[in-house]
Amino acid sequence: MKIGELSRRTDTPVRMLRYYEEQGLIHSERLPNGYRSYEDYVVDRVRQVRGLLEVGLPTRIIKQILPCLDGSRAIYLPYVTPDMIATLERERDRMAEKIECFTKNHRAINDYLDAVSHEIRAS
DNA sequence: GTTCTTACA
DNA sequence: TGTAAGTA
Repeated sequence: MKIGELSRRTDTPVRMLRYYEEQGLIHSERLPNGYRSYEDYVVDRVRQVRGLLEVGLPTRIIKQILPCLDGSRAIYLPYVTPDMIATLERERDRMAEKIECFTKNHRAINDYLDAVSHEIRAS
């Protein structure tokens, strides 16, 4: 598929898709006319990259750990370095903190909504 | 009409 | 990240 379709399917700006490629996060081949051509699996790859980005991981870290998280559950032992493990543990802990924060705010908003709805029924 | 690269805000 | 320019 061409970049326009990948953009629609992943709801990602074309600009960002080219940027991800520049950062080595996704791969593409070229059509005779110079247009980028993507394999179907790239759709899931982009979604995963976006997910990691949303959690706050910088592209350089993503590029570094993507091989470990990519598609198949296979483990790439040859690429496991102490440095990589440390990075993953650090990011995992960061995510845990964010989850706590989200949970807390989710409760707060939920409680507020709950109180408001009761208020409306009472009035 | 779609995509490409480069460059600027 | 968005957008503009000039192409292919």
